[in-house]
Amino acid sequence: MPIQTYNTLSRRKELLKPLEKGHIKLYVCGITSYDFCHIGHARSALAFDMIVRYLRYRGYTVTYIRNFTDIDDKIITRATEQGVSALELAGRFIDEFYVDMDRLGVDRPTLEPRATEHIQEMIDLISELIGKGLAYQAGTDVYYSVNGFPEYGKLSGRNLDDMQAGARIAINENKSHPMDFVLWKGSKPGEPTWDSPWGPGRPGWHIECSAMSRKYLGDTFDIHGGGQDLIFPHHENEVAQSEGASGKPFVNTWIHHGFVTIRDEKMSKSLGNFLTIREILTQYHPEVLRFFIFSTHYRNPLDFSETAMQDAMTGLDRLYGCMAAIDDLGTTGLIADVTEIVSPKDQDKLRTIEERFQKAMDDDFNTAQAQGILFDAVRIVNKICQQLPARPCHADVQLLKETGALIKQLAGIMGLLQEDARTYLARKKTAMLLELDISEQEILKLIQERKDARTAKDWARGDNIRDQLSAKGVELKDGADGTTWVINRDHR
RNA sequence: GGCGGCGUAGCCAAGUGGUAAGGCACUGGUCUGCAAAACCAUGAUUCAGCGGUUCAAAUCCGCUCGCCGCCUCCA
Repeated sequence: MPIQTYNTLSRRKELLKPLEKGHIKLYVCGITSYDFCHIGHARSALAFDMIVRYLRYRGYTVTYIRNFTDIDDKIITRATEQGVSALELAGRFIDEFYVDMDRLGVDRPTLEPRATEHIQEMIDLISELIGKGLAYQAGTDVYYSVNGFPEYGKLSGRNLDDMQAGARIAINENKSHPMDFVLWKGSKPGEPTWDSPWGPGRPGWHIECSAMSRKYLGDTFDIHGGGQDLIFPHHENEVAQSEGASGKPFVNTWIHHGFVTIRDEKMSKSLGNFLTIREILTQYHPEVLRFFIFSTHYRNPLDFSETAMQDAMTGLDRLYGCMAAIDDLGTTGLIADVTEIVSPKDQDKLRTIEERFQKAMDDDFNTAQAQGILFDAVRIVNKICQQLPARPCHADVQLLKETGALIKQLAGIMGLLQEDARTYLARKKTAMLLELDISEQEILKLIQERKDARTAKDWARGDNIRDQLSAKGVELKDGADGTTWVINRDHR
């Protein structure tokens, strides 16, 4: 079964055909590091983390490059405000980025080049463009000449005439065409600066990705990704730069993910309606955020809300609960005969989990559908666990253990179920206990008192204790092995 | 104004020609002294609206309405 991906360039799904057999070369635009990352950045990192994991699971070698923009107007402005150098500020927030990524369990890309470490490559590329008549110097700046690249607009589906009609950009006297964009900026006093054939200055934003992707992946590579807001102008300009210089196709497949919204409005720095990754992680387990993000297709908008996060948490708890139930199954004292209780239909469902999961993921990484398949399996596993007799037969337990391992492996592509189930549930309990005004000792003491009361068949006293605990958010569960307790999250 | 996307049960969300996955919530049942968890059952004759194509459409085409994004830095 081939993998299909939606290509922004062609506006449809296409079969993924690597240029080099079995090897995918992927470049993703990373962050401009001048502040803490918000959930939108998390979605980007997680979406491509999932894509890379899936491609590797499907047997591809993936070379994954994700850059850092560590020189830019916003960085300079913020650094000036804080009285530090631009490089210092950028370095600091790259470190903070790694803190967030590590907590989210995002795998490191193959290489993470920084713009400031590739100034020479950019200068070379700009010189090449000037040599081909696609760029010109104006004052201390160098601009790309969009009129020299007839295909300008092909990625974003625009044309120069339409854009000029609706242009919101101020006319720049230096430019020979309003849509020309800067490749090299002459630096103002006090700004970071590098020497160049055009005088001291710094690179424009778009040129870094053309230069770095070319250096590490070549003139043409398989996939280039980023947020939908990068399609224009950033990626459009990259196409113009790279294809203008090399004369070859730049990228085969463009993958763009949708935004995270709040109350259906784009979450962004400029709107000020963003939540940082670390703010979310003080409240939720990293996998809850992953579960939430993968509950919809990567190209759709995703509306953040407390309700949605609560739902995601409940869903993740259900997955972990199922894993814990499987882990709890003993492997000794089993009956050897083959009186399986699992119906042929359920057996078939369980046997086709991986096949169905792959089919969903092969279709443009449909994680929402893939999650549905995992839950399908969870329901069947829970059903079997419940029907299992005290001394289950070997074949049934074997099937459950294998299914558990498979669910765990597949969920792992989305970075879910990576923790030991019992650890997850126990840690969750501890964390939530801190929010309650009752200690574990007190709970255990009350449970013992209730047990004594129930032994004496003093149901009123027993119920009273349960209600008392319930009022504090602690729900009791009477099981065969005694009473356990969980924290009712609706309590807070 | 140009370009693009979306509108599926109370909420979230798959499904892009063959008769509506899954999650959350709700309700009834099994279990339990009562509960919780889990399981079972139940919910859209219907996919924003109106037309059209087809043996067959949520799925294709046209129009209308509503929402969102990009066109300026932005994941």
